[in-house]
Amino acid sequence: MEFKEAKNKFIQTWGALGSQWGINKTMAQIHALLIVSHDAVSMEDIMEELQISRGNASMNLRALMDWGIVYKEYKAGERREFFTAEKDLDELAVKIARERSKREIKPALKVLKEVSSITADNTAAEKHFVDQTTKLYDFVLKADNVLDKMTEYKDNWLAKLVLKIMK
Amino acid sequence: MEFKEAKNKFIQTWGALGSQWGINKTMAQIHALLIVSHDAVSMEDIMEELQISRGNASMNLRALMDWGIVYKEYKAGERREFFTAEKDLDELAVKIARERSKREIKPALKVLKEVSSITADNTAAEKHFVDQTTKLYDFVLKADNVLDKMTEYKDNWLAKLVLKIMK
DNA sequence: ATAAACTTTCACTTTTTATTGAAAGTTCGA
DNA sequence: TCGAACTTTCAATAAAAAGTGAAAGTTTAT
Repeated sequence: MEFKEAKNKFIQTWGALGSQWGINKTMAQIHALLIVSHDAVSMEDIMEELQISRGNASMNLRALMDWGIVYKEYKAGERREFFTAEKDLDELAVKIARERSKREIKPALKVLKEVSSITADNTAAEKHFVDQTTKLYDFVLKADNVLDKMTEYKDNWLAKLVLKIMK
Repeated sequence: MEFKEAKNKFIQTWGALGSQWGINKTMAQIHALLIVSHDAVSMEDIMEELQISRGNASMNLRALMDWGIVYKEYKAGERREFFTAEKDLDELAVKIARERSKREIKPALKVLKEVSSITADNTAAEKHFVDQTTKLYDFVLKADNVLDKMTEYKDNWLAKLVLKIMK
């Protein structure tokens, strides 16, 4: 396999993986392209390489920047904007975890707290509901806290975690 | 808020959360319904409660059973099949992790290994590609191993992890 | 202040994914 | 072995999500 083929395969695979985790394919592909690109890439080049429209490129680059994992870069003497991805994988994981926590987990926790706080009459069904949602709340809260801690470790949290968890 | 309202809110929220993580809404909703149901639920009841068709219910129940997080149950003297969800949250997390690893992470690892194995000529671009994909391979492999370890802990892995990671 | 060079927005179109429902399949009791 | 009671399948349809492209907006150099 030569370079171009490998690069393309990587981009396609990353795009498909993204879809399966609720990230739109193009967004994941742009990210993949930037991750493996040595130099910052212009919007033109992204459009060309991924065969997508200007609007699509623009919107997904904006989204990636909102996630804090892609940056704009300006080159001296160039009018155009260039883009680079966060290439440190620990940092990348931390940022993704932080965003997913903020956007999805925190709101879900809020709802879990609400619904687990109803006062159950003494039917088995209602008791069970309160019991399960309370357990779920505790569980998700704990998991979310682990993500938070990750942020503190920052560099090499995964390596440290591996050491700890493997005993 | 009373029971029915809370239950519905929980189901809707769980469905929305599922979507964001690449799980189809109905599948997540059925799962939510079963998780908070004290007794096993018939397909009729699921269709009724979630306002979905028989085919949809059947297919998503099958998918949930394939994930190993929903079980069929037979009641004496009843022709119909009833369904229950895995209610132990540690067990649930372990099964979901195991399936996602098998279905998504392992195949991605395979591709990462392939593409990182090309022999780079000595342009900066090719060197960078090999370097980044190799790092990504190592990173994903480590993360996947952590998921594997989770399976061993089984009960209370999260609580144990919290203790360890919090120092 | 202008215009060229570039980016963003958004109504519309396309693609993808999910859902329906009726026909086919299965299982069980008599 | 039959048929009632139930489940599964899958082609057709609907809904949701993503993508396009041209007009509007922005920035910068002069």
